[in-house]
Amino acid sequence: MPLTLATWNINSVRLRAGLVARLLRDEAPDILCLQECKSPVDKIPAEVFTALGYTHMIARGQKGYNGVAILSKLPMEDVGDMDFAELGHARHVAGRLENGVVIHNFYVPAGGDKPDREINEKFGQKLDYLTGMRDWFHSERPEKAILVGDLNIAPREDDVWNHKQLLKVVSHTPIEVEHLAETQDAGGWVDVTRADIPSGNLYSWWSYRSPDWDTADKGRRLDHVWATPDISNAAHSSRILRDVRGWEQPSDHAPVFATFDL
DNA sequence: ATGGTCGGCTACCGA
Repeated sequence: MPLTLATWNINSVRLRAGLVARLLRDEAPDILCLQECKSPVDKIPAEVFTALGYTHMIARGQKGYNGVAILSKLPMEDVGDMDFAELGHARHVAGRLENGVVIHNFYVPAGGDKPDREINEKFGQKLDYLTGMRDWFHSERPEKAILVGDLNIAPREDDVWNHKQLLKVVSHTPIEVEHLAETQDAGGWVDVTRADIPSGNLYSWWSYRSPDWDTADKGRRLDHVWATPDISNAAHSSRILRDVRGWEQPSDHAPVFATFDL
């Protein structure tokens, strides 16, 4: 049976509930994972999503910052969350479908401006968060699982608009790319988006600060869909809905979609 | 080298 799943950093689920509804109506994924909801769970406008058939929601929230939610048409069981690097942030939640597939939804710390943990505590927290993920997947190797989210790292040269220029910019530094690769390897995760779209520049985020984001196209691929081999070995396809970045009052991220044949 | 724009929530922090 096909399963379509999407991940989208929404940058305030309350402000953009209408955009979420539009995406759900237009594209009708089975599951939509949101990050940066910036809302306590009880203030997420769940009734908007319920009315469209997304009657199951698994979420973690806090006031003003972070926050992750899984909206689903299919029944899901809440299987908990992790607080890597002990930040006390709502950055992860996981749910299990009735067929046993576990969905992990992550919002990895952005890491601040300076890529040096000695002068920027946030950068150290980002690396520590990834190390926590790595150690967890190493100790409990996932099976039949899909991991999505804003991982805040663009690992490949063609995941950024200018590789050389971004080597010292947080999100594309070698140490971050190395930490992400170790996390991926520890879980045996396959990068589904790049398995489906193996070459060419591919972005999921364009800064608000770029006046003409579409023409300038100074993007980065920060949002990812990974799966364990038992899932990725079957057929799948992917796309990034770039047009959504051009909607009225948009998020700075575009949704990333994947369809699996489970 | 710098500044550019957002959102949340109290006037600045985080992205």
